[in-house]
Amino acid sequence: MNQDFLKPYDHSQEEKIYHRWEGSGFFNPDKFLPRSLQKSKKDYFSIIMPPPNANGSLHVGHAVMIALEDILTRYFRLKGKRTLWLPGADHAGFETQVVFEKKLEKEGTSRFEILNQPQGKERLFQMIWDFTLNNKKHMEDQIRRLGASCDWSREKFTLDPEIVKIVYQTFEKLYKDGLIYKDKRMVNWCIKHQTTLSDLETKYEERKDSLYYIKYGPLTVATVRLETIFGDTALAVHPKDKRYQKFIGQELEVETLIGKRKIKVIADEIVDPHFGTGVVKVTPAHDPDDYEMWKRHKNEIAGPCQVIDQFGRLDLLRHFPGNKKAQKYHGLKISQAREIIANDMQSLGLIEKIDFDYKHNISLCYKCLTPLEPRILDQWFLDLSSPQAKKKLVLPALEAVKKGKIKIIPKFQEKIYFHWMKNIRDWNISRQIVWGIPIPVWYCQENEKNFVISQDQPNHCPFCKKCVMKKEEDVFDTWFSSGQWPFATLMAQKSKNGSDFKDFYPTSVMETGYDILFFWVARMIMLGLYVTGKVPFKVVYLHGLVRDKDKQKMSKSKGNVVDPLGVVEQYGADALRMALVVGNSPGQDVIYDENKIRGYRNFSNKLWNIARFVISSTESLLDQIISQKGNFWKNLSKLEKEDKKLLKEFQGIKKKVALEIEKFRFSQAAEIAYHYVWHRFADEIIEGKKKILSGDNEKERNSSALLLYFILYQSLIMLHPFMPFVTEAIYQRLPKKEKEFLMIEKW
RNA sequence: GGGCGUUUAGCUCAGUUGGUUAGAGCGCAUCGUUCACAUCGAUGAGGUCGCUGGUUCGAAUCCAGCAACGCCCACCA
Repeated sequence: MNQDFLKPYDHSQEEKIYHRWEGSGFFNPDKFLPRSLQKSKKDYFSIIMPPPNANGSLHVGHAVMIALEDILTRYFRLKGKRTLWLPGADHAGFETQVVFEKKLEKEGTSRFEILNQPQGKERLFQMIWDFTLNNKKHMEDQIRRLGASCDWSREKFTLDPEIVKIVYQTFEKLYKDGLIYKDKRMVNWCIKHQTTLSDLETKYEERKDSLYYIKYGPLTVATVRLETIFGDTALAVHPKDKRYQKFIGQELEVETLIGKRKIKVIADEIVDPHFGTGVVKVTPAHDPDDYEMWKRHKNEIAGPCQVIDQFGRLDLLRHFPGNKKAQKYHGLKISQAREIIANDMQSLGLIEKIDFDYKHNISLCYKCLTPLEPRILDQWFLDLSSPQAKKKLVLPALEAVKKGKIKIIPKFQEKIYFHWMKNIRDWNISRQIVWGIPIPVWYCQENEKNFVISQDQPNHCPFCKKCVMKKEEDVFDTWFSSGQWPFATLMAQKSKNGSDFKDFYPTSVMETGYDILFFWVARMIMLGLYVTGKVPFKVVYLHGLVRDKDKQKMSKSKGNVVDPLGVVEQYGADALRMALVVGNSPGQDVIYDENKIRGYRNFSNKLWNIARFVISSTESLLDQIISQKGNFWKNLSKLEKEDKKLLKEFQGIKKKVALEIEKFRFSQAAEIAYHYVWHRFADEIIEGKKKILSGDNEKERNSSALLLYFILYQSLIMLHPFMPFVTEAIYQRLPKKEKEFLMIEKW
């Protein structure tokens, strides 16, 4: 027997095994099964790895992703399909910049300090670039340690020039189809991060605030946002509210904090007569509803009057120059202002009453949890609400899932997808940050309404013919580029004469967490169909999130994150993978449990010992019972009757495991294989054969030896997708084997 | 305000079209190291399958209602 078949199993050899795999080139479908040898064009399996954000280390959630995708990849490779698993990394615009800004804060500086220096923007970009590339390298090594059999030669980064080029092409196509527009609209603004955010990047939280009942002449209005009163341009009531009929259309002369003013009363359906007093103040510059209301009453009332600046401070002098009373409030932060205003109004008798325990939802920046400030800004949008947008982007994406061209697992997530898609709104795709793909637009300096779409600076301005065109400062929302990931990564494979897209698109499966169904999956479906006319993937498998023992989401701030590398070092990647796969059903969260990992570490060792025993007790007989040339298992038909039964039983198990994998029931598949190998094969079959193997009935002995060796050999194949390392380690020590690596065996 | 998910042994979870005494892992109890493995083996204790009602010869499984927990979506000041 092999000299290093020591006990117990030592998982520290995992790293070496991975190097051998990677060095062999078999992760690359071109080496594993060149296109010329592929039986039919459809005989492929492809999966694009959701590119992890290159701004930190992987967490156990990523380990779930790697485990599940590697199971699929290794299984279909063993099945002999031309198999591609394409890895990547995401620059993760806003998220990465937030991480980097935190780092700067720790170092006692800030993004704004750097931006204020000469060449600040370029410098900051370069700093984040270096930071990201460093993290990316580290991440790739982590992915390797988890055993991912992905093709590194095809790895893509969202900022690779080939990817950016494709993103630009898509942008231009959308623009030409009238689906991209730039417009002043009310958007979510984070006063800390100084950028807009999409509707998905907001978080709602219930807060207890004071609801102030303030007097506007004869009317009383209930409001939380006292500080916006300076921006009020009207009052509104419900058109059918009997109490206020006589006021509708009237212009009231009222006393305010900063003097007398006139304010008009309008009627609008949106006003709920049962809330507060049934009268609302209309503040078009600082409330989305009010903004919409103003649009409906443009002819009657004044437009947005912005009294809060981009940093969340009162900005009054612009609107009320020379008003000494306004000066007092100018420059105050919102929370401060609210208190002072309340006091002043109370002493002027302008507050009727205050409800101190008013509970309501406010929207927050999902990263820093600062209340978002709605602002009217000129932003780029992807149209998702007009009839033509419905026709070209939304409906095809709905139909694809409805008609089963894309299957979402678990099925209940389809309902959630439909609901979101049906209520989808225009998507703000521009961000005021440096870390991202620049929006490829150049403006005429004479008139900024005129612009051209171009990656490089145009030689001359086609509008005024004389200016040097000015570059758009904003970058794309990260999801605008990752939303194109499946086709972009495959189209960008220029070294392979552009055939990857033909060979591997649509991809077979998209495996990711359910938390990014809207952020990512929905957008990939829309943009994939739009650009290629085909679905980007046939199946969406949504795994659950890993939580800690108290069912808490893992996060750095809670300090409950588990570093997968530490676990891998202690128990081996195989053990971690099994622990994360078993008991993990789609869409359902998994609880991280170290005991479970220990249990599967024990299983690695069990398997190792099974192999030691089977090899040592059959080795001397193998020459007689196994043929190295031609039909490797030719003597299988000569098995004893009893053994044939056991053989059949095993084949049934293996078939079941395959079926479960193909049905994406990984947990069941792993458990069936595990249970068979330990409790049937080891505990019963091997135990039962011990006497025969040491007995003197040669026929029975040969039959038993062949059976045990066969089941061991096949069990390695069966377990390999789940526990690639230990199975390969054993395979390499088999006295007789068919292939160079277990990973390229036949299922 | 809508919608979704979960509720099965002390813990974490399986249980795919309804069918014999409801399963696994961990944990627990007792016993066992010449004989592949103590990261092990053998044996065992432990469940009114959230509650109520219904369909059925038969329900953890289907239907209705309720409850608890969790999550998502939503422009009500």
